[in-house]
Amino acid sequence: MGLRELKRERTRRQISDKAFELFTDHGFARTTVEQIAAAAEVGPSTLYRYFPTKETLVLEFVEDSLFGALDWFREQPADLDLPDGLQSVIERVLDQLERNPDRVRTVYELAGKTPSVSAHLAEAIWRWRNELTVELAGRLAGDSVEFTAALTAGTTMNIIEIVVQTWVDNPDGTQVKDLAHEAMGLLRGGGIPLPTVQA
Amino acid sequence: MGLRELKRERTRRQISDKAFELFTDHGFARTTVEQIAAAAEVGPSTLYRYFPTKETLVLEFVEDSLFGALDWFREQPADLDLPDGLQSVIERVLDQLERNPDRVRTVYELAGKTPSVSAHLAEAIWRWRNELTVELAGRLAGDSVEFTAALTAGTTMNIIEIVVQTWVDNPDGTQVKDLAHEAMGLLRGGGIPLPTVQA
DNA sequence: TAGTCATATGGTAGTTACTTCCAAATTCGT
DNA sequence: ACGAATTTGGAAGTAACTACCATATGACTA
Repeated sequence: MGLRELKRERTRRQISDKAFELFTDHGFARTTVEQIAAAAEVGPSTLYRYFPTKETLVLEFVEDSLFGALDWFREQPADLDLPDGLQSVIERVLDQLERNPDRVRTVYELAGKTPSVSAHLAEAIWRWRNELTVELAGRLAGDSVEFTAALTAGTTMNIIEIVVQTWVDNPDGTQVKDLAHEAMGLLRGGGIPLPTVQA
Repeated sequence: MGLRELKRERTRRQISDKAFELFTDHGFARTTVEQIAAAAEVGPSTLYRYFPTKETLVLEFVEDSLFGALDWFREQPADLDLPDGLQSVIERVLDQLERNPDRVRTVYELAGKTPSVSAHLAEAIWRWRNELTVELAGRLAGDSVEFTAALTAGTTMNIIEIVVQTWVDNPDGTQVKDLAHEAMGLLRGGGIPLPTVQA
């Protein structure tokens, strides 16, 4: 690896780290891009070259976790068992997110307080689900392929969101794997159980 | 109704109409808020009082359709049959959207081209699904209430999105009701069918 | 009808995210 | 060490949004 790439990765990480520092300390809105650039010791112009929007600073980590797993799924053989594959996708996303629990928590806090952050987070999730739908549609056969693909992709994303949400709300991390396991049972067991009216 | 409210509704509609006109003619990014204000014959200051962000101009109609149906659902009796209720929610959203097919199409076009629009659209959908989850959780009993509520709300929203997407892609509107009917069968029939691997 | 009160309007000034462009600096291949 | 390619930082500009205030307009009362 050349010195060029090394420096690039270093500046990128430096910017990202300083941004999270400032965001957690002073909030998203109260931190200006120029402050982040100054803290990372780069010009604002350089910062924008690495992160086109302020929200990217917050969400790149989550996006990488999601789309990394999606890329893996796309490379799997065409006759892959879909429940197995989707279970692996979920596990890969969760594993990746677990590498940085603090960042995940911070992302959720910022999203809860700042509309533009939650908007971009929702958009990333939406885009991910759509791409998974396309990939699934190419692997399905039978009637209403588009339909089944979209619903399956939606359910997969729902499971991820629920597990992560529960994980974030629960500082005690032991139940996460259990919940994920229970959720994956749904993918394998045939679908969502009928809602039961309150007794 | 006083003259005040009348004028308020009139200016609001005037602003919204002119905004859609300019957006469809010249695109979202190429239209400035000042241009919209000038076209609607109000000051920029007034425009911002009615629509806090530029994206609101595009999405208010969709948001009203979604949350109107949600408000209706919240007012239903506690022992309401949930599949029935959710079916009605879906139907109400679709009926409301069908009152303005051109706007729905325009919203989708703008969302496809402009990231900030799709971001805010995704956020509105996300917020709607979360509120439906809370409402459902209060009406459910049994194990893993939160879990079932979130998955059911997600599936409900997925169905709406799929039907609307298909409707937008299909200028011929006859299949919409069929698709909606088929989708609602899923809510009643017990869940999502297992994906079938391609033959 | 006149007076006053509450509310709606429009303009001004300012902040900040983001874009475009260019000159200087740094790294790479020869 | 020299020239080519790439990265950087700064300067100038656009436009969304905010805060604030003076003015105008509809609503209510004597």
